[in-house]
Formats: sequence, C-alpha cells, structure tokens
Amino acid sequence: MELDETDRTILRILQSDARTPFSEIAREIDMSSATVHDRVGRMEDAGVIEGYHAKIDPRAVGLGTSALVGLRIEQGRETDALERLREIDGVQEIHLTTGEWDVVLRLYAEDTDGLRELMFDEISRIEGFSRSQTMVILATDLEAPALPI
Amino acid sequence: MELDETDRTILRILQSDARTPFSEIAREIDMSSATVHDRVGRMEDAGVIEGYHAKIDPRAVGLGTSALVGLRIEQGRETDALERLREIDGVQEIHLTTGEWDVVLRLYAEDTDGLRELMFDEISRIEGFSRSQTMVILATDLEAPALPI
DNA sequence: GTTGAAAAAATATTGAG
DNA sequence: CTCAATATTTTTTCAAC
Repeated sequence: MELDETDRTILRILQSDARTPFSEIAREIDMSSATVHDRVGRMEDAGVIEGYHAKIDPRAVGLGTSALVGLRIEQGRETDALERLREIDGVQEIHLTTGEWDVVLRLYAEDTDGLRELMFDEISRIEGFSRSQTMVILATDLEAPALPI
Repeated sequence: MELDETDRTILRILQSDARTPFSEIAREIDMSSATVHDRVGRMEDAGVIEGYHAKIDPRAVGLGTSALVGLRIEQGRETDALERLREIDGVQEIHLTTGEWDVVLRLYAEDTDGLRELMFDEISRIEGFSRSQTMVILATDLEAPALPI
C-alpha cells in the first residue's frame, strides 16, 4: 500500500497515542474526521496498522526482570526448537539473527529466580541448543513505543 | 498500586486491543462501564498503564531492516554516550546489560545500507565505545505485544 | 478521495447507595 | 467501590461533489 504524507502523519499520531479522537487528528491534518476514519480503516485493512495496544509497566504487574538470551541452534532443529520457544510464557520476542547467535530472545520474569526458572526449567529443556548466553537487563534507558516515521 | 484480578483482566484486554470499548470490557468482567472507566483512570494515573500505541508494520513505512547491537562503554563515559545514543533516529531501544556487553541497542533502518549509515555515521562517531557487535535481525519469529499478565 | 450532516455508539460525569 | 442515569463526544454511515 502506498502511503502519502497525510497517512504518515496519521500514523505518527496514532503511534504516540492510539486513543486520539479522529476529530482531533482531523484538525491537525486539516481534513474532515470522515476522511481520517476512511484512511485509518484502509491502513488497518492493508495491515499497515497491526493493532492498538496498551503499554503496561512490567513492574506494576510483577514482571520486573528482563533479559536477552543468545542461542545457537543445531542444524536441522530450527523449526522444532522455535515452535517450543514460542509456547513459553515469558518469552516475549524471538529474533533470528546473523552473527554470534542464531536466535536472540527477550524474556520477562518476576525476578532473577523467575529468570533462572525460565532458563533452566523451560528453555534448557528444549533440544537443539548448543550454546547460550544470558544478558540480564539492568535498566532500560530507552524503549521508544513509536517508529521514526 | 495494588492490582486485583479484575484490574489484571482489564489490563489483559487493553493490552490485546487498546480500543476495546469500556462497555465490552464491562460485559466481560461483569461490572458497569462506569467502574471500568474508574479503574482504567486510576491505573493510568498510577502509571500502571503507560500509554496506548498503534503498532505499525515497520516494512510498510520503509523500515524493513532491524538489528541488535552490543556495545562496550569505557568507564566514566556512560552518561554522555547514552545521552547521544538516545538522540539518534533509528535507535529504538537502549538496554544496559550484564555479560559481554554493557549496552544493547535495537535499531531500525530502511535497509542494510541505512543500517551501515546508522552504525558508521552516527553510532561509531560517539566517543566512549571500545567494542561493538552487530546482529542483523533476519526475521522476527515472535514479538508479543502483550505481557503475560 | 473528500465532505458535511445525521444516526448510532461510546465515553465522561454526576449523584447516590 | 460500584451503579444507573444523564450529558457530552466520538465513531460510523451515507448521499453528494
């Protein structure tokens, strides 16, 4: 789908606040709210807008500990291993990467003990990983909720 | 702030769809929409809900390439280096970690050339980094927009 | 594609238990 | 904290350009 500058402005606004009324967006882009409604609908249909999500403070829900985990997967076991990773509660992201690791995970847990449980009782039990490295996130300095559109 | 099971259910719903009408949430938790309104407002005020954001497909806006970058920072240069990193367009996340790297970044760029520009023209120019490793994300298998509440 | 206006639906507010 | 009722806003639809 082709996006013009108006579409991109709408995306910027909805990225920073998904609950901005269409009427307010309409004022900012100097068009009617019916147009905003139309354009947003088309971007939703086209998959440009994938969804609207509340951002929750992880600590507030008892998930104060996070980590990045690099994994090496033995050849031929990729599909199975990934499928099992996907099913684990606390595995928030799975990225396939170039470089030292084949896969990098982002984990969330209650505390370091929860992290240990995730690593030893869940992830380590999956066959196919030859090596791993855990990087505990001490602090997140920036986690921009919006892409630089 | 103390969250009861009702609050957590509301959070789960708003995480998966931030635009769910309060009336529908009310039906699901079997309370009035005024109560939902009240609880959501209190969770917003308390910072439990940090915001509502549209999730945009990065490829649709020309940001089809992403990478993780590990960095080592020379002692004493942490504050300055982080501040400059924060200002760079395309640096989406900055995590301070234990282990091999002091800092791990998540970058977004148009393509591999944009990634090179980010790395060589922006990040490498910042003083204080002694070593770095770039892991290009070939694919993202999972990127859950919701925490396991 | 866009618009204004009407209809439908949702949210914000109020007052009371 | 919760609710019902009311007031206000927003979303949605639609005929017309």
